[in-house]
Amino acid sequence: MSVGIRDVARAAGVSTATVSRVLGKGPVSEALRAQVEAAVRATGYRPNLSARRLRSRETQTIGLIVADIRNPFFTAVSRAVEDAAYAAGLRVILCNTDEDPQREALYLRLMEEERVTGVIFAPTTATADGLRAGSLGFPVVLIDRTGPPGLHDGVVLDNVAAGTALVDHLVERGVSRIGGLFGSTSSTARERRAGYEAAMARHGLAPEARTVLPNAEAAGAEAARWLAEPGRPAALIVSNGLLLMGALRAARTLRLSVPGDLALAGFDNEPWTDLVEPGLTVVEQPVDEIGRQAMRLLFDRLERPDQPVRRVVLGGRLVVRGSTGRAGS
Amino acid sequence: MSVGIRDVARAAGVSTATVSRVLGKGPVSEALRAQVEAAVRATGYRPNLSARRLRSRETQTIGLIVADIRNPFFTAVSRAVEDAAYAAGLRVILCNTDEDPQREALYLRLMEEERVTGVIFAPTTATADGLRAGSLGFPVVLIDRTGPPGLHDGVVLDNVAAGTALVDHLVERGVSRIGGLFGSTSSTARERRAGYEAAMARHGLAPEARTVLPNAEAAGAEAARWLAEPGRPAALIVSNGLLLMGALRAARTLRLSVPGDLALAGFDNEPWTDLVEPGLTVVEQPVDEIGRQAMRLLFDRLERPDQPVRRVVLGGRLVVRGSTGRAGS
DNA sequence: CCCAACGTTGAAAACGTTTTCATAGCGCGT
DNA sequence: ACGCGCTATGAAAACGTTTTCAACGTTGGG
Repeated sequence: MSVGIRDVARAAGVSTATVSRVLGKGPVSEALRAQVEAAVRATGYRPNLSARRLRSRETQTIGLIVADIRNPFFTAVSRAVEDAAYAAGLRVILCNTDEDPQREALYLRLMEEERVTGVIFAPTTATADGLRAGSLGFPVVLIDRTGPPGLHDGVVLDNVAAGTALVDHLVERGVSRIGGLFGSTSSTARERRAGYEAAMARHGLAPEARTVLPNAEAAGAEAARWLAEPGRPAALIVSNGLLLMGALRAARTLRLSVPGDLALAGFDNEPWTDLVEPGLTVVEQPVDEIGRQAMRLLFDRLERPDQPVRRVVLGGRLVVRGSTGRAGS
Repeated sequence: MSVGIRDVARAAGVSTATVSRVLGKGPVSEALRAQVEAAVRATGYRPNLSARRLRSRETQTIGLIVADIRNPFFTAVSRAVEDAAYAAGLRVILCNTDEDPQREALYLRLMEEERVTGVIFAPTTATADGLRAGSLGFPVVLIDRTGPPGLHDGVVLDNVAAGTALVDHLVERGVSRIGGLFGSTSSTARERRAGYEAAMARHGLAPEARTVLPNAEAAGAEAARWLAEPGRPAALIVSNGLLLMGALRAARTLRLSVPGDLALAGFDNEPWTDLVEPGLTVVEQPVDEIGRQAMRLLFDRLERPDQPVRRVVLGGRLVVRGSTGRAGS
């Protein structure tokens, strides 16, 4: 039916080996190369990537496994990863786990069957902890979250510092009853919480942290409950963009004025955070850089498999807006 | 090195054909099936999908080609498509074109080489017009945008009606100087504009439409220019969520009060549109349904390749919020 | 002038599966 | 008891490439 490399070879009057060498890289005389290229154009030949992959044992494919592409943080990182991948001639298979360890396992198995070159993965703590070093047939680069130290390359935000920075900023603004709302499934949320608690302790304040499933609805519900309690906090630090949105919704529903009744700060400098009134104070993550660095770690690992494990820690940028009060206060 | 089907066959004391039949679906006695399944577990066998695809000539893979995954509309549709695809045992290859016809061509060629089962595609008008019926080796389902009628299956919003609805709503609120800001590369923007212009004409109003490259920056710049002109419109209809964000930014920069100085309405009921003050009036697109319907059209087409071309037109939902004024005015 | 070395080419093997085809075994109707 | 049809199974071909290996012609050194 469709035209194969044999047809091209016949049309060019050469062997399939020569056609293959023209398409890939191999020693071919200029004359033959021209003939073959003409034949390729004439026949409209399209190489069959499945066959190529089978024979060459190089799939030129990476897996990208995230919690939910609709989380703007992952959206942005994905885009950066895909750009870098396609630029390097790699295909990307995207998987959404919804923070479900079972789906994580399922997709990891799928990646093995695909014989992918490598995987970029944002795991829940549940599977990150169980992830053994060489047990999968490909290198894994962790993003946003980490597993046990020393096992896998990874690129993360300096979450402890970021959590601390938000507390320091709020304290500087004169707030002291600062609550923390964190996701329950990721190492990242844990680290941000650690930073929050350390900073609170350093300031001699009592930390009060709660954890929720990492989605806007759960965060909104918990925040609404919390803020209706008598001893409600005067400020809330929220561990990611999704949860922050939920918390803001809760504040709106309860008709709490921000920052008057409640100061609000969180993570992820998403486009909408400076369109709401007041703008939200957040720690911005360098999303493009995270994606690029993840790909770089993966390439390095593929080049030198026995290189020591590396972890890239990137700094966040505190973006101060109205939701944490006026500078003069 | 890695364990193949021959190893499993040897371990189970059967032929590779039998193993293959156990893994796929074929007639195998219960006894042998159990033996093979045990051998699979014992050896930790993972089928090689490249080999499977080559031999079976079924790639179980679809392409999803959109402008930019960071556009929340495409994010949501992608997620729906991926869910449906994985549920059906299909892999998804995601591509971002940035509305660039050259990259669209590049990725379509890639899809041919991948021998994909089908493609779901949001094309620019430039390539949509050049897209011939059977010229690619796989069926194409268009989403969000359409090409020449009768060539490809597709699922779109009723864009003309939606554009009309926004005009009618604004007129009902007593606004008459209504401008339209539309993207320049998609059939969708053109249709929304057509609906806008038809409705304006019906109301005896003079339409004033401008087009921009479909990204927030370009829209913001054009809106800022426009709104600084002497005869600036009293309302703006904006053709998608990205552009709407740009327009809102421009209004904020110029310190125009919404809806007092400027009423604002657009498309895509993104989460942030009801968090800004005032909330934005938008036509909501049924994003999940669009993704699901696209997959359904694709499946149907694969089952019956000669079925007549179908176009699914979904209705939008007008979500009225403060940005278009108060009901009582 | 001969032989070694080199670079280009083609024939054929290999990649790991699925699928075809032939066969063995079995139950059943006559 | 015979043959017919049906099912389960295995041997081997096939999928479309890349890669190995051997052979070829050419060049350059001795």
